[in-house]
Amino acid sequence: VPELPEVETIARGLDRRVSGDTIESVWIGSRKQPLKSPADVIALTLAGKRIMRVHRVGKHIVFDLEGEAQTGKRTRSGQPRPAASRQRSDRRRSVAQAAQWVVHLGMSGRMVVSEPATAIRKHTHLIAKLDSRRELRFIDPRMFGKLSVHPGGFDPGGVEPLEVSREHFVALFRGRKTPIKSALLNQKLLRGVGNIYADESLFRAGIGPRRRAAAITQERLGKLHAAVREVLLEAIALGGSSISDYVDADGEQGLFQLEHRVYGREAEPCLVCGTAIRRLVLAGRSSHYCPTCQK
DNA sequence: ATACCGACCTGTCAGC
DNA sequence: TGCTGACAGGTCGGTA
Repeated sequence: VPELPEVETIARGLDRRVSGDTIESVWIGSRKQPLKSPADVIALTLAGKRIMRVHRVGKHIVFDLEGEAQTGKRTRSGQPRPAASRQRSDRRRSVAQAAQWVVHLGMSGRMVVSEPATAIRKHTHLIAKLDSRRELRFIDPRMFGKLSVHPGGFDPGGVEPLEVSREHFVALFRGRKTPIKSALLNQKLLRGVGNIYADESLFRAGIGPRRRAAAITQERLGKLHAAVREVLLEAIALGGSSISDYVDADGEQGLFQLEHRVYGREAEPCLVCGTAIRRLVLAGRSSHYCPTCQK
């Protein structure tokens, strides 16, 4: 489902609904795929914690938790301490360092806030019961999503497309022979841009998806910088793109799919010049572009 | 070091 | 009706 605008929308919705609430207990299903941290570490880290804030980093939803941050840390001897002693000693340094719970939704993941009476959907992998009696549920049919906890800070690398300066943005692509579309999707460079917004940004900047990044002029890359910002900000304002089943934390659909100019429009006329939009497979992903407007 | 390509999963939809 | 294959908003590891 989610690229930067969808994750931003979901994170804002979650922040509004669960910030200040405390996680009372955690149930984790038996499927291991979505877990990047061991299940017991996730459960131990979340249980009893107050959610201070929910925000977005790249395509990740980040829950800032109040309290102990050293879960899973081993003693000098390398042996894990008993849970009881771990809790006691960690609570003392809880003020200094807060743990983060990080959720990546993958292709099909959802985080929803539900009333306890709401039926538990198939493919629910985690339920966090909150003090308010509501539940945070992580649902992910394809299991490409990832759940992890980070005692210290979480840093996935890459720069935020909405924060990076034009100069820094241009420098990201210097010397890269990879197609510009692949570079845009590389989360170690720019974090948060996915297939839809890469295609839409390249269209607005007039750049063909296969152009080698290093071969694009600085001026044109400057246009791309502006296009990426513009597309992401418009999409956030419209609550993201709902292609098949994406909904935000309140169950509302996004509207940006109505503004797509190339994505999902193969064979339809370009809205600028009328040429049929083409689709090609690049780095295993569908890429949509106008052969006339994009060079 | 860099860059494609399949693998990881389930669900849906078009075509036969 | 059902079967098959293509495809889906993402990332990772192996291989060239």
